[in-house]
Amino acid sequence: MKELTQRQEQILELIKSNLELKGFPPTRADIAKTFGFKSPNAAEQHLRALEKKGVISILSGASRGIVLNESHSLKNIKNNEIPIIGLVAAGQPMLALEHVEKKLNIPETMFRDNADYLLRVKGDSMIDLGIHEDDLIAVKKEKECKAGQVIVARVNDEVTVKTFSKNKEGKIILKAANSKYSDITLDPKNEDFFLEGVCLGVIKSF
Amino acid sequence: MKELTQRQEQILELIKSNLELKGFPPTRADIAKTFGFKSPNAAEQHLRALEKKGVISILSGASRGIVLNESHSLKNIKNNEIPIIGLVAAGQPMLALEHVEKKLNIPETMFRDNADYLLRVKGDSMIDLGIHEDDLIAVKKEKECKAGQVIVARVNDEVTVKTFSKNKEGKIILKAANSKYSDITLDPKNEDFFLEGVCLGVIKSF
DNA sequence: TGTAATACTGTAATTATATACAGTAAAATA
DNA sequence: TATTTTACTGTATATAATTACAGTATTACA
Repeated sequence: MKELTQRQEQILELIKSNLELKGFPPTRADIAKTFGFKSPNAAEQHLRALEKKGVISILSGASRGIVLNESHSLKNIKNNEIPIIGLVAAGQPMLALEHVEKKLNIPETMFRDNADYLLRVKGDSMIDLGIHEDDLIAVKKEKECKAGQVIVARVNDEVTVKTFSKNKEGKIILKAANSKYSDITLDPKNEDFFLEGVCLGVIKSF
Repeated sequence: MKELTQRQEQILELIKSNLELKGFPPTRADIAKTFGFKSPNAAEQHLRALEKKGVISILSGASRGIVLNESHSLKNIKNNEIPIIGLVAAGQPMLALEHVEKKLNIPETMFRDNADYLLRVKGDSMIDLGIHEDDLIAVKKEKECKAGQVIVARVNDEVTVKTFSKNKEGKIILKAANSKYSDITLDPKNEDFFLEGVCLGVIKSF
């Protein structure tokens, strides 16, 4: 399913909230009025776009004949609980039960991809990217990553969060986002480097 | 509430099943067809009777404007969807539907308190706290706040995110978390200051 | 650089729908 | 027994709503 534009997302939200509040879908005129469109056809075309992208169905000829398709239906709120991982001691696997602080139900659409776990950050090596101590980073397990991505990796059995890149000789360079720390250069053949996952985002609490 | 006749019970059931199966209420013609009435007015009058007995409401002028009253309502889906608010133009209310990008189902335990909405950050005034452009801040509507808290406020109708404090004379001081910006001092009596809410946390996507 | 997709305005026709009015008839209720 | 309620038929009409057609302008994309 293609991604929705911001406007399409808004239209979809309006349909949902109309269903929730009033009990039935909006008309084209309702939509146009809400967003200030001067033509009901603007709404019509947004609906067609949503239908094309598979999020709604339009029942031809029926007034208010807008049906939310399965995944977007109000009824199914998916349970997507992922663990919050605290401090991981050297040599221990990431998802060992002992490290799980609690679980959080993270909506799939919160980050660009579905996260596998949340890792509580220790240290200040990534503050220039807005990642501070005790923040949670959303991590997706991956076997590969691209230059510039924020990753979670094991280096000699220690879990670390850094920005990934490679130099001309094919060596891995791990950069901290903090001028206090200098780069780590690793030879993937000799050194003990293991990619735990890619960082999708950050959750920060005040 | 008076008791329903058998026929009225049937009509009510039809409305419910129509809502469940199709997602919206039936028309008078739909009802008439289902029961074999030769006039839509038969359905109309049953609806009037149901309204009189308090089990439904009829929204005059709206097609399919049949609303089930509380006790007969179908849905009890408790989700915690909160809207993502994009750019809010000066003078406009925060939660106007037009600003809603989409909604996210945020678990109540994600932040220290339940957020009312997520606001997409514009500008770099809070980068020292790890809040960057396009991050989402989780906001709880509050009427009061404490010194040191990150708040969302209106200053002369513009929405702004700052750290809140007061000086000895009781004036409000809004601090940016960025040395580029200097403090804003406001006299709460004269200036147009309105507290939209308190920032509970940040969601950041890479 | 051309093409598709997005995001609308504007008009208008057709159909869908609500709803008023005028009846008939049986059953329930005061 | 008179009256209201229930349960319809039948007709008609205003308006609610869908939806086609003809445009314009901008942005995304290949």
